[in-house]
Amino acid sequence: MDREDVAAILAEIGTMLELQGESSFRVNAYHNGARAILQMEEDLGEVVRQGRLESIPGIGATLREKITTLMTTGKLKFYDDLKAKTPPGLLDMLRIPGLGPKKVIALQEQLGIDTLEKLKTACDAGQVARIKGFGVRTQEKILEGLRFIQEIGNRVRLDQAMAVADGLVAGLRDLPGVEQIEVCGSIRRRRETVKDIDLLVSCTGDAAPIMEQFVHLPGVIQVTGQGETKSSVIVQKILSSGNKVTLNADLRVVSPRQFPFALHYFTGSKEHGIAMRVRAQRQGLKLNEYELAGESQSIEAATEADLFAALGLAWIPPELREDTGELDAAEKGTLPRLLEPEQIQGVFHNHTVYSDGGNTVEEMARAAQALGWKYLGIGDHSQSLTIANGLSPRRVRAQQREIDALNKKLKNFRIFKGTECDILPDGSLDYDDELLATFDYVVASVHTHFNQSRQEMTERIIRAVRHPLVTMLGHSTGRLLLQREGYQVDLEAVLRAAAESGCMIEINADPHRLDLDWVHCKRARNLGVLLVINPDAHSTQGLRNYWFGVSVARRGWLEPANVFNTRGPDEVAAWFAQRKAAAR
DNA sequence: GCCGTTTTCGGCCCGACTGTTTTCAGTCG
Repeated sequence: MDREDVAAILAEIGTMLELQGESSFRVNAYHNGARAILQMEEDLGEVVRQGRLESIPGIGATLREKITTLMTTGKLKFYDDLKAKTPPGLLDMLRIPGLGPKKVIALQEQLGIDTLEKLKTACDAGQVARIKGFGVRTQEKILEGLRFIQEIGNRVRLDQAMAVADGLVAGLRDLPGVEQIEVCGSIRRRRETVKDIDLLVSCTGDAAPIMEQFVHLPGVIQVTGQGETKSSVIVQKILSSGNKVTLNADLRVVSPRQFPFALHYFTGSKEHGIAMRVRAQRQGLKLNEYELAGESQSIEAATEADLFAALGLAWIPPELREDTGELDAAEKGTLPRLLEPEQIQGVFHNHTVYSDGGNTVEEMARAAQALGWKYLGIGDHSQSLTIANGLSPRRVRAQQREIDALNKKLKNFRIFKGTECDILPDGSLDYDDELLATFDYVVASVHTHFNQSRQEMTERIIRAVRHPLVTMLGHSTGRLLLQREGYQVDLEAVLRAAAESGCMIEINADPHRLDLDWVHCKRARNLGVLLVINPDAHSTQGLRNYWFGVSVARRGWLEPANVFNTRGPDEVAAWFAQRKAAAR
């Protein structure tokens, strides 16, 4: 049982207690506990062994007992009992917009509804409208909600949501009266996946024309609300990739004076917002989306930074606003100096036409130069991955000769010779050491035998991470965002092994992958593991995905020194040379 | 269930919107 499992169980307990009609404070305590476990920076097993659980804010005596039981026995009777008496369909019903615990309980008690199917049948038959507190309109909304969670209610990848949001912003920016416009919410915080788009506009005059324009923007397929200061729509867009994306989008309009407060409020996260309001309250102030005010006076703020300053805090970058210690750091002046996109000087895990990429080495190099980078690493697939046209030793030598020639030709730019070498099922590598030593660096990745047990996979990857000629571990979990793919691996153990052996860990910047999420970035940083952002590009366009890796790194509190790609070409070359020398 | 610079008991963030109601509970972010 690992942190994710424990957190999931605590959260589920909270939700099930909610469905028992428990006090919201007790319910919240479980959800807070789950969050605390998920976001703690230490190894959960270690903390449990040392009996330090209760030192974690949000974990008290009761949760300490339950977590300890889960970690040591893998079971929890309290949870099993609760699960046994909660029909799983009730949890599904909570996902319907507009249905909360109270209404779900009423539906179950009065109509015996405990599945989505029964709910639909009852709505169609008009039974739901007759329950006290419900009505025809509620029944319609439930039917709408049922369709919504089937078709739309899923989270969308950040890059896709940003493409939709950009389109909406473009349609509003130049309207008369619009002073400032900003995309808030989880997009501004650069969460990996997004549930809806929050747009904020400040305007001087009448907001009605802006609202009118918003609900008629191209791509809007349904208007779910239109008021004076807030409107909601469902928007659909076909992306250049051919994927269809459907999302909720909210627009809120405030006055310029309210804008900094609204910007902070609508950026969230919810937990960060609560922490900020609690802080304001302790200082005798009240914080909401319109103002920060005391008994008699309202505090002026021209920017978000002014708002933070009024509460004795340094400005907190949106990526850090998760209530995981950022307020404390902002008060003490110890916020990290976050990695900036311009600090990236090159990336290492990229494919060319030699294996399964779409561009030549030279095209990739010139595209990297155009991005302002000083170097590019080529890491094509190794020989056993025939499906991706992996390189035989003979073709490796041919590619290396081509790179040598290009390096003579290109000015102020360097191509590093690498490989994405397969980690074979037993943890050995796909080329012999003699050939591996001819590369500047080696990215080691798993591409086969995903069905190994968690323990087998962990041992397999750790063996590769310990290999002295392996420079960095490629996509460490194979995880694909929003899909249940990926192999089972004890990532904590892998990070510890990497810390010992000095192997770097890749932050895969392909937005549909997320191997190393922000929590694991923090863990890696604390263990002293050097991280490297790699777009895993298969074309010149793919190189541009590095921004996503930067976002993950920023959310993981990484500073330039934690990220290998911030080093210059000479430093990178020296690092590689030193590692290879040590391997001999 | 957690927590303490008013508290070891009695609090626990804040406001808007919706639909169902004649004053508010439930839900959401």
